[in-house]
Amino acid sequence: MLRRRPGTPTLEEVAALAGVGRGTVSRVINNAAGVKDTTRRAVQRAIAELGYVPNLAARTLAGRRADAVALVMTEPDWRQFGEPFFSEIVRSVGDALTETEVQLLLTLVRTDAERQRLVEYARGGRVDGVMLMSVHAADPLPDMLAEVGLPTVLLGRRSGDESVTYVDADNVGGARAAVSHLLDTGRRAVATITGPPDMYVAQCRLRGYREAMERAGVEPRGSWTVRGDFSADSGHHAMAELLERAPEIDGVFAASDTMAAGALGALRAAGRRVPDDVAVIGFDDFPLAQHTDPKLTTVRQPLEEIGHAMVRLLLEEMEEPSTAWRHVIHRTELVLRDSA
Amino acid sequence: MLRRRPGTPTLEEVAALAGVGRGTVSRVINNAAGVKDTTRRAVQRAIAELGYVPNLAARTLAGRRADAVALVMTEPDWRQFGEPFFSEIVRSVGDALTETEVQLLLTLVRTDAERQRLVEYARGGRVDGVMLMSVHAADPLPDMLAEVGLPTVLLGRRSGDESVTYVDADNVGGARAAVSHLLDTGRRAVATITGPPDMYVAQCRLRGYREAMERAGVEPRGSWTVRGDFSADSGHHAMAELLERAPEIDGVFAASDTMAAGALGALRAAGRRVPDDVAVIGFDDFPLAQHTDPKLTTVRQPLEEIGHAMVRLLLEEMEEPSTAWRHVIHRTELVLRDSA
DNA sequence: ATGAAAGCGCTAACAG
DNA sequence: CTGTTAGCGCTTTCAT
Repeated sequence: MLRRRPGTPTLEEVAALAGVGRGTVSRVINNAAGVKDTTRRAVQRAIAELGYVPNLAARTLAGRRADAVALVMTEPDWRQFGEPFFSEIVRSVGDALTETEVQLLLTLVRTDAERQRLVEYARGGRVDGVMLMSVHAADPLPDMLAEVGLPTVLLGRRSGDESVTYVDADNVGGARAAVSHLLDTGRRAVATITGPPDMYVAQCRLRGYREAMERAGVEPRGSWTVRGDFSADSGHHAMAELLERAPEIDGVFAASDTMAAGALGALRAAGRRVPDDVAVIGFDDFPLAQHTDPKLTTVRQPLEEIGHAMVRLLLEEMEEPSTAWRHVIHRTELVLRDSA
Repeated sequence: MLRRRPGTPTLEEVAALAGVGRGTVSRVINNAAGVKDTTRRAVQRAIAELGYVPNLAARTLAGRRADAVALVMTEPDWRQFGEPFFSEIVRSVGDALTETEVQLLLTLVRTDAERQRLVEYARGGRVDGVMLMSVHAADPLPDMLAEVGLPTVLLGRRSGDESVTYVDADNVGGARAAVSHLLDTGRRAVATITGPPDMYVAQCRLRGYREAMERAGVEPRGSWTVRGDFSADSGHHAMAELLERAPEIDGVFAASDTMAAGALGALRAAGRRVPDDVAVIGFDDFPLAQHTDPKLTTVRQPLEEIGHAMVRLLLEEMEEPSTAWRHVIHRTELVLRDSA
């Protein structure tokens, strides 16, 4: 509740102690130019002496900036949270923001009530923008945020004509390339483990699989397509199912690295030799590098790049970024055209 | 930046539209008693019509409450983030808060700069309290927070005489019980895979192991103690090392479930029969239930309880919880005495 | 029951 | 360069 603990000094007290006006103190703590060096020093001494820390709520109210961003995980079943994909993304966004004054806030959205709470939190001005990961096709959250004018960036699209700014990989092309690789190295009966059908990314990777098969003139059997949910466990189960229902397969394309790892485990547990009996390739395995139009908002894997791309896009959506945001490091951006 | 988007209505505009004073609107949105029903209705209509959402910064500034809490992960090497332990804790805290208006904010603290940023964020009044998980012995963060009067709760202690409020399990007793169980079922050469030596929880579990061995009159060899870091990978490696350095072992106590799982994998990969050749038990496997003094701040596993316990303790540390906090569900509290 | 008024602590525009 | 002056939008007495 922060019941003004006696001993939480205000800017005014600092000003008094330093013998200057409030404006000057404000300039000093914001590193604004145009303060005599001796004055600045005096103020800094007063700040140190009092142990002054700015009240962020007041600053936000007066300055219309939160110097914070939310990274939202909207995973209803929550299983994916522990998956490497998420930790990589979180780490990557954290890296992009680590040297700045911008505080990264991870939030969970599992229910409608939590969705509502987040919207109010964001609309309430406590963050300068929102990044969302793992968005399912029907999720209204991105629109709720974007409609009220909040800078919003998605990791992955909800559909082919996503209205909200997003960062995405070349899912169709990547999947096609991965499957083609399998076919080119002599595999014929290539199966696929898909992601959740309500996620556009899963649809795209499935399409890439089908296109590659078609181009190679191979008619995939229905039993060669098994559904997963991007988790390692689901990859394991899917592989077990494939082994049972389609023992003829000699290659597998998993729509995510994580599922590929799970599939490998199942294969080994079943005593199959990998890759001699069955070759496995996961989406993220495959290099998608291809520099093109830098204005496009799709990026290449690896995941490390994604955080930077999201932060950069967020920054571009902001009308008047604070100085904290200006410190965001603009690392090399590896951007490529999406073939979808 | 929230450059006051034209169309972000304020409480004042709501009041004008409803034909009432600002105070009344404030009372309505805060569900305060003492507002005539017709008035309340009129205000609610105005709110809906304008799509009004309170400015949280202003509310925080005026009301000295943030209605938000931070759950901090201070893991320098970040490997543990993906571990099930963390997702369980996060889920558990999220559950404790899901039906409330309190927003849960997960934050990462990996470097000193990030530590500093978090302290300023918290001191700045943006959260009502802070929960920390995975705190290493030398981490000054809890003190930095507690010293400025912020409600702070730790998950696990930094030492035997932790000064900050904490929630913890009976680590010594649990480890002792687990190891005794192994010894009671005929195992003699029981090894242990420890956690990071700079974490008190790891020291306690190691002590429990030693005490159980001593009580059983078994002198553990030096090679029977291998160091892990609580991750599944480290459990795997540790087990592999044990197999090589101490092939005589017939039981293993891992200081965490996660490491136990890793150890099992290594055992199977080595073709050892489990549990016939080697039995494995992880800390969290073992039931520690034991109701005693409800004033103590230590709780029993399972993890689901931990979030509730942390939130409850945080609430107790707050001088004047807001109504949002009052909605926190007080679930049954399973509390037990710590034997350490 | 409800309106009016006084801040909460800070930023920013405006005078000097 | 620096002090002063307005607010930012809300909660909270204090009257009425």
